[in-house]
Amino acid sequence: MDKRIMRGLEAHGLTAFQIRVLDATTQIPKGETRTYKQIAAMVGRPRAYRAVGTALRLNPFPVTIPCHRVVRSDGLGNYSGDGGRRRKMELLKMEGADIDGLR
DNA sequence: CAACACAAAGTAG
DNA sequence: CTACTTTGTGTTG
Repeated sequence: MDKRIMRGLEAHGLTAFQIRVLDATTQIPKGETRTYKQIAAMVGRPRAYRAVGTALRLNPFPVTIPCHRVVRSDGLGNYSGDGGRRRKMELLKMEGADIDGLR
């Protein structure tokens, strides 16, 4: 994991859960997408996918952390960064992610 | 205490 | 089958 990011997270006074979620998000390989549920399971709270969304919303580094790679199970989730969902879709498309059935 | 960047199951059409 | 509603869950403000 990237230590610089870790330091930044701590500086923002994030909770342990948040740290785990954001860290997991950082480890998502380029061109891959992950569902909120997957992230939740990854951090040890398989039923906290909702909380994962809340955590990502407070994401201090919209660029550093590829939060746009976290999508909803049904389709494309929401995005707090600039450009909103549209921007998110563009980013994923640009990375070559599989946005086949995404809407 | 109320809200949320979700999910799955249930109801209605 | 598709669309809308309800219920569960964990964290944040």
